[in-house]
Amino acid sequence: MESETATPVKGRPREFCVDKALAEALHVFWAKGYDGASMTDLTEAMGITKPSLYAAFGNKESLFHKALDLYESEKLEYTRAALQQPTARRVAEYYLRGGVDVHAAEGKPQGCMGLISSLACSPEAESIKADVIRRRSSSQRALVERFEQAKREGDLPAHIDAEGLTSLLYAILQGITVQAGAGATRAELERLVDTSLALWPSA
Amino acid sequence: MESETATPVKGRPREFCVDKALAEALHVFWAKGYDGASMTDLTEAMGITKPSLYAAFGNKESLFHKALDLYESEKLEYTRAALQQPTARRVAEYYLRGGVDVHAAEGKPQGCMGLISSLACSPEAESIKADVIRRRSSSQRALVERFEQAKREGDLPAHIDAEGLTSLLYAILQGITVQAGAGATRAELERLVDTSLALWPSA
DNA sequence: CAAATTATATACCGCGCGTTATGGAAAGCG
DNA sequence: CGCTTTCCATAACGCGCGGTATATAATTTG
Repeated sequence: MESETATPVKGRPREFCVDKALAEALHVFWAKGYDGASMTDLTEAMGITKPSLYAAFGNKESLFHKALDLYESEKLEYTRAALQQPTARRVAEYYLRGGVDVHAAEGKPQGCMGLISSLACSPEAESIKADVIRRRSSSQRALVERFEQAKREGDLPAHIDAEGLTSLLYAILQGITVQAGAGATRAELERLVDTSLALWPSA
Repeated sequence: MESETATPVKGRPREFCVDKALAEALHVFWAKGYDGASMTDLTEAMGITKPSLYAAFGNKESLFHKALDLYESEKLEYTRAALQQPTARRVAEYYLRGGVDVHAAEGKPQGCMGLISSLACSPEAESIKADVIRRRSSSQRALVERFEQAKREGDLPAHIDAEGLTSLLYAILQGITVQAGAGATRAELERLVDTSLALWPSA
């Protein structure tokens, strides 16, 4: 993307790496949610002062959207790979195990950044909630189509409701992130996944 | 509990009904979560002033715990009835349909009060989170025992992991409340429940 | 070297938060 | 009636919030 690593611009060069700072901001938002992350939390974690943050990222809200972009491209990349699994069961397994990997990883915040930031949101954070919901529903639509394809290909029984199954899979994923945030161990979440897959419809 | 409805005490009598005020406070906490509900939100909805609130309920945190008591006794009463259903499938169905009834009811806040208040909680609300988690795990334990009883009674296959199944049922419930809070319609949630029950293991 | 430009550092702004001090109003008790 | 007790109403407290004005440091351009 960036064609030149040097600084061909005039003026004093900035003393921090924007990408590194954004990664730190993501970590804070992920751990505390949009409302829970204060500007002081963010600037301290990013190692910069408030004016630098505002100059580089606009304001708190636009910083969050950029952090959410990074979160989706890095942490939720596995959902794209999931859709290309050969069978519906494999798709579901990829989704669930990937969800556990991302949201119950050691050394990382426990739970889902989007869920945390969108559930209990203050009035001024309604646009945050709307953004998260919009992203979620767009990825849900892709999963519905994948399951309808599976029905045509015969690896999902014809009597199964693809939309209902998608909502169910997302519900399980959301439950996984909720329970991860509540302190569930990885082993407990894996039992949850195993049980889910044991009930998965076979063709 | 209260043996006398009259006011046998000295001093100026209070001019509001404590139970009514608590019910209003519950509504606010349910809609906005613990952190999102400000004292001004609460006092305005309860129709009392801040000193009255502090005299009657202590502080914001103890008010929340009392509201959560009311929430559990009124809104989550169905979980007790659910455990007495004759089969594991009926228990699950009672849980899920009851969850939809409570958390996607018209004219009521959408979503689960405990989940909203415990997920993205500020540092000072850690005790709130701990309380919600404690209540949740105690009711989860009862469900595990109910499913183990079902295995002994033969209406649940022996190869099913009762703890995993309990975690799964709670995950679906949590997903239902998350999606209700995100604006899912009642019809969508009922499809989710129908699909869940279609996959439920039969003996 | 000066001029122009951009980033940094410090201090500050107005605001809403949870909480409380203060003074007066309404009751029972002598 | 005073006296005590309890509650209500107003106003204020200290604090941290998101956001910014001002001044200074570090560069490129002439």
